Formats: sequence, C-alpha cells, structure tokens
Amino acid sequence: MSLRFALLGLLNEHPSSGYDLTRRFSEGIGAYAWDAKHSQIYPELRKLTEDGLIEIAEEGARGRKTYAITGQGQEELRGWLLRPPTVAGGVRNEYVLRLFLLSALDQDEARQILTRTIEYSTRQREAIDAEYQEHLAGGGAARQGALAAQYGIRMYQATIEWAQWAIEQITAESSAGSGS
Amino acid sequence: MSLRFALLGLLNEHPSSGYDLTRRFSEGIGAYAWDAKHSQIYPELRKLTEDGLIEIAEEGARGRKTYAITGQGQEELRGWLLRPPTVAGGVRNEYVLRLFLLSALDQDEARQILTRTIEYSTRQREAIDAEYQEHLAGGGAARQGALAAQYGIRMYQATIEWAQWAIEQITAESSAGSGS
DNA sequence: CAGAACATGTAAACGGTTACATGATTCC
DNA sequence: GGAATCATGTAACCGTTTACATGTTCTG
Repeated sequence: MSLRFALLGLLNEHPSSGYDLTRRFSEGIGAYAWDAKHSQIYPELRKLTEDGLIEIAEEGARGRKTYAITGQGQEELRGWLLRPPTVAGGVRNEYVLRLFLLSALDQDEARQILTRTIEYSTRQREAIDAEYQEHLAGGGAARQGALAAQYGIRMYQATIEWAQWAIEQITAESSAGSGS
Repeated sequence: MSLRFALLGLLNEHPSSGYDLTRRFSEGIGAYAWDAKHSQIYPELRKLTEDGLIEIAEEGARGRKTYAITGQGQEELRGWLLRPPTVAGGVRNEYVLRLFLLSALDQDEARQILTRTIEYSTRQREAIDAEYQEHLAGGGAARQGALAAQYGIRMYQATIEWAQWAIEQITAESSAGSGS
C-alpha cells in the first residue's frame, strides 16, 4: 500500500517516467525508506492512472510515458501524510538485523563486522554528503531533497558512532575478563 | 529469507516458544530491524526443525513447544552473519517514507508532522533507555541486548535532532521569503 | 553495426498480512 | 464460571521478487 504513496510523493516533486522512478528508488529513497523494482512500479502506475491520481503528461521516444500527479492525487497524498501514522508498521531492514544478532559471533568476529560497518557507513555518508552539497548549490526546488539527504547523513553518522562504541564495549568486556 | 536468520538469532540467545518469539518481534527487534507475525513464525519453526537447524527442547502445558538452536543451526547463522552483506537489500520503513515526502505539505503542516515526530521519537527513546538500564543492571548474558538497545537509542536521538534541524530549515526558508 | 543504455511490460514463485479457528490455563 | 492470556495452527489474499520477454535509441 505504501508503494502508491511513495510513487505519488516522487511524482509530486516532478513528473517522471516509470524508468526514472525505478532509478530514483534504487538511489536515495530505496536505501533507507522504501525500495521497489520496475516490475512492481509499472503495474502500479497503470492502477494509479485508472484511479485518476496520476496522468500521462507526455509520450516520448521509445514508448516513454511521463506521468504527472493530478489534483486528486495530491489530495490523496496529503491525506496520507497528515493521517496519524500507522505505528512503525512492518519494518524490514536486513542490514540492521545483522547488527542485532552479533552476539552469535565471538568477539573477534563481531569486531570485524563492526569495523566493516564503520567503513561501509563512512563511504555511504560521504556519498550522500556530496549529494547534499549539490542540493544546496542548486537553489529553490532542489532543496526538497536536502531534508532527506540530511536524514541519511545523520543516520549513517549515528551508525558509525554506535559501531565505535560497540567495539569499545566488546573490547572492555573481554579485557575485564571473567568478572561475573 | 531473513526471517529464518532472525529466528535462529533469537533462539541462539536462548530457547523460546513460538509465542515467546512472536512477542519478542513485536517489541524491540520488530521496531527497527525485522517484524513478523505468529502466522509466519509457526510454519517457519516447523521448516527449521525439518532442516535440523533447531529442535524441540521441551514440551509444556497448553501445547507449548520450546525450541532450541542446534549446532548445525549455529553454523548456518554464523555463516550468514559473516558472509559479505547483500547490500541494503529491500529496505522497507513506512515511517521514514513519510519523512521523505514532506515536501508535499505546506510549511505549517510539515512543521506539525516534524513536531509529532520529535514527540514520538522522544517517547520511544525514553522507553528503550529504561530497557537499557535494566540490561546493564542484569549482568552477563543480558548484556547482549544492550548493543541493540543502544542502537535504538542513538537512532531515535538522531531522528529527533534531524527533525529539530528540519523545522529550523523550513522556518528559515519561509522567513527568508521570496529571495530566489 | 555492435553494444550499452533506455524503456516497458508480464508471469510464476515466494514472502507476508489478515482473518479464521481452536483449545488450555490462569486469575478473579 | 467467565474473561483474559497463553498457545498453536491454517487459508485466502495481497505485495514483492525473480526471471522472462521485447523493442528502441544513442554512442563509438
């Protein structure tokens, strides 16, 4: 159900084709909010068109169809955003799940995974940071993406700091020895 | 596929029944890593038993079956944790999605949602914080959960700070007026 | 003219949610 | 004895992924 609103939200920023939307999902939004493949996007765009929430704004080369949100679509989107949130419904994040299950590993292995996490998160944070600087450079409408980019930066930063703290914890526990 | 490993991971901490596992999902882990309902958990426990990765350790009152991880199950779990991660595969978080689509709202409405987010995240952070203090009080094995709790605390804290920053941004933009 | 990227679609299989269904034990 | 909680299970439906399938335009 959320896919509908993810699509409406993206189309609300600016008109796009299914192909464009597929790429936008595989970039920013797909990494920490909602992911979707083209095989799901195209049928959903058709349904949204049937329901009058979006429309084909332009047909271009190679069968390209550019969709735009309609007034009715904007109302639906706003309604969904303003409605009290379905509390934390069905989160799914394999990356975080791994971090939760670290106690299944011994200390050296856990430290290894945490170090890898720090490296990966640092790279991700830097990539989004660069993106964020571009958002700032381009004024006006581009600023929309800046909120999301900042969110990503802060989440990765928090992950890095947590992983550093976790390594210290694990190390402290082991050097404190059989104290309990 | 991740559900298997989520179950193995939880059973690796200590033996539990399907009922216990259902509750553990609806608490901590379900809120930011992986969620699951009992209707999915029971069939998966049966499959894991058939595959020899877990076993029924005890049968109690009311048909209660306590499952425990086997040696083979521990190997599978370790293998999955150590294997290079499937990069950010299929994240799904409706709560975060909403935050991404704020540009569809006008400034007052967006501020309202952000304020609500701060309130909600503050309450969540406090709840986990209390949980975390308990983890620290109970020594030894209970410490496992402390890493996860800290992760949650830091994520909510980062969300709060981001939302405060976002409110300032929105407010600054509007008072800067039609500068562009 | 070949290969990469653009562009859209469908079908089968799988994973997950909602609803249905049942019964045992505990607490008041 | 009635209500709440414990405890497990199944079935239909819906959402998602993987794989199949096709054709166009641009670049070198």
